Amino acid sequence: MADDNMICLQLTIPPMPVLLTVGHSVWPVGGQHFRRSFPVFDLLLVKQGVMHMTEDEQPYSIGAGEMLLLEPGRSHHGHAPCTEPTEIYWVHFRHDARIETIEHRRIPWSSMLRQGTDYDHTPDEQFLYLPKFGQVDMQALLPVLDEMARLHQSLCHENAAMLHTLLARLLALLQAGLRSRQSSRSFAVCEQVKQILQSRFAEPFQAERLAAELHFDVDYAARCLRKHTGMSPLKYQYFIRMEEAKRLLRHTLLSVQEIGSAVGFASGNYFIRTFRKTVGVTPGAYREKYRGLM
DNA sequence: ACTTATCGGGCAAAATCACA
DNA sequence: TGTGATTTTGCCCGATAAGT
Repeated sequence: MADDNMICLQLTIPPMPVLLTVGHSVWPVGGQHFRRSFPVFDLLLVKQGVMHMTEDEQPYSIGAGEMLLLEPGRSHHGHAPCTEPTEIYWVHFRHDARIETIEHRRIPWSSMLRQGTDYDHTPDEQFLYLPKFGQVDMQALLPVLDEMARLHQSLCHENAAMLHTLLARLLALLQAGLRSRQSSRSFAVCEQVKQILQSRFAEPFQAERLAAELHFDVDYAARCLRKHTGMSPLKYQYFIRMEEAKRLLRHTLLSVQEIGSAVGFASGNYFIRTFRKTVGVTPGAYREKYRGLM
């Protein structure tokens, strides 16, 4: 797939990008964008027709169902008029943290992000990936775009925050489009492994049994899982166990020992040790922290 | 602390893809 | 259709983490 070399932008988050303006219009035949350079992102999405736009000498023709993300600090202009009525959406936003370009295939989807804990006061560095130019799932995007355009028309205190939320949603959808684009063989295997581990997370982990059900070699299956989640099978199973343990601690009155055995630990001590190692606090302390909060 | 099983890297064969 | 590049898949093994 030529998509592998597709250029993407990596935005460091937080902070999240901030919406400036959003619009929707239909360009008549002969319409052509003027030349300008401004310091913010300009996201163009074409619903119908074709738009011709050049950014820093690089010409693009954005057809129906395609998008182009104009970057801050570059200049752009329409290099040819529309030959048919062209319906577009544009979204201007700014981003006040680091921005880098990266090839699609170099995006490290697999690197595991650290989950925040009770002890964190600042968020870890995370990233948002956006396509520079290409096909998008317009069906998924349209409801968000229309809602944004509508709210922008009737901006009031009530929906100011919602607009920013919708921008985040829009960008997340664009990223999701990138994600699903990646060659899916290993992704499918990964999903299978996840599903099997999920289905019996409380039983002892057995690589052989996993392999037997998977009709794939364990090493290969493990590698697929790691490629997409960053975790080994055992780690992933423990991740599920700990999520379930956390849930039980928050929402039930079961004792720590009972929860330990419910999520598959024969020894309560071992459960506590493992919980502490992965979550950062002991199960009792975790429960204490959440008591009355939910 | 001690025994095992898992992890993860390296290697290569097989399969698939890209492109002329 | 051939050919070379890339991806998928299986196998092996030393280091290391799991579990008691």
